[in-house]
Amino acid sequence: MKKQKSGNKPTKEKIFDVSLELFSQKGYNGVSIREIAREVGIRESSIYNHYKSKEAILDAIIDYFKTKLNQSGLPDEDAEDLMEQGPEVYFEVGAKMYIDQINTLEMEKIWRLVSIETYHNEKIREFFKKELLEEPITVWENVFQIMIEKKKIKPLNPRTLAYEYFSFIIFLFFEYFVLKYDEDFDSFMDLALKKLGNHTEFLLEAIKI
Amino acid sequence: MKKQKSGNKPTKEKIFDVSLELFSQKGYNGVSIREIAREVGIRESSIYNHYKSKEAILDAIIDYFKTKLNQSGLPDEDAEDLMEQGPEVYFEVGAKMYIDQINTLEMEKIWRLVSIETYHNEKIREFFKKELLEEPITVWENVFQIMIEKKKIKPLNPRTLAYEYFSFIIFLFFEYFVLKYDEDFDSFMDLALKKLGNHTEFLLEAIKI
DNA sequence: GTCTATACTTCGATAGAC
DNA sequence: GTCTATCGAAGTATAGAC
Repeated sequence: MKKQKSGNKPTKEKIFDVSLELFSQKGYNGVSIREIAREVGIRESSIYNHYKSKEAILDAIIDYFKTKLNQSGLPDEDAEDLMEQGPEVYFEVGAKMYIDQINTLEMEKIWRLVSIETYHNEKIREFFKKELLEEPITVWENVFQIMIEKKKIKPLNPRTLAYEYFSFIIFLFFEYFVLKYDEDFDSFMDLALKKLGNHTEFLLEAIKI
Repeated sequence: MKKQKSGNKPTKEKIFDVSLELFSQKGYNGVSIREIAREVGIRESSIYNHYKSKEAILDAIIDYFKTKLNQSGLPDEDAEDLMEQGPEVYFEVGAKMYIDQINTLEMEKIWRLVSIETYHNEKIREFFKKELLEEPITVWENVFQIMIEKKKIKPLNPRTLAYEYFSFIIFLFFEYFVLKYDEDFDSFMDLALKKLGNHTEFLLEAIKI
């Protein structure tokens, strides 16, 4: 569990870390192999002993991100229990889950990379579409569907409700990672949490029975 | 009023048009001076007789966009009249205004350019923040404030309502211009209008007295 | 206002010595 | 596994003839 110092890490891992850091700051095209090598402390030719190409580094980062995401989430039985306790409880826990996923230094970098390179890189774009938009929308649609069946909320269109809830999350993403990337992360999170709280409160008031 | 053919336009205008087209497809960094020149039908050195640099072309595009935006909008008296007729009417007209602004071939290119280059270019980012986010949020906040004073809607927090309404618009922007840029514009607009309709309907139901 | 020609820089990637 | 050296391609931009 000890925090490894940068000096102890294998070179391949250093390349990964440095690339993630630089890509998330300047975008993929904004970073050169030479810059990565300089930051790692080796020559650019040595990079190719660890990764076949610059794109292979990006692929490794995306794969890592995918794996991380698939490990997260709430077990179905727990979700069922939470819904039984009513929408307020579920949303409180749901919000906390998202925030815990986002609110780490490592994840912040990778969220930003995805946000800023979504258009320029097809792999990242497909990943965003499927894993960060369509999949969550479907999940939330199911959640609202179940809540309706349990008569916990009004019988509105569950897909509309999913968009009502989740599009705001995407908006907050976009607002921070693309528009306000130069602001302080903690103070943004405070404001974002407040906005998310207002949003959830408004939604709950609108759908409660 | 006649539609000028490309061949009749001054070279400077051709450079502008071609650059806008290419930038909106590939992003600023994804397009070279050589490519612009090739598409216009001149040598790259000739570009510099019309624009000082590649960046100057982008600046001209942004300026044009700003001017266009400042020309749009609804006069205050008309807005006041509409609000008097209730939120349903106002939103129907408001939605139509947005769509008329977006739904042109020329505007589509420039919306997309702004969408995809917001992170990579500071001028575009500042423009997006101020003109496409903060300014509209403030406008909508005022609209909701007035509606509350007129007792047309529930006395909720007007800024929260502004975010509830407008963040969805930004989301639709992001969804189309960044995530689904390779899809057909018209069929997307159909779907987007349906989503916007659902959203507006949900919001109106939640705030009506 | 357009052309040819070219300067200068930076890029990703490779060969081969150690 | 790292180094030096170098390649070829592509980028922005300029000089000067026409």
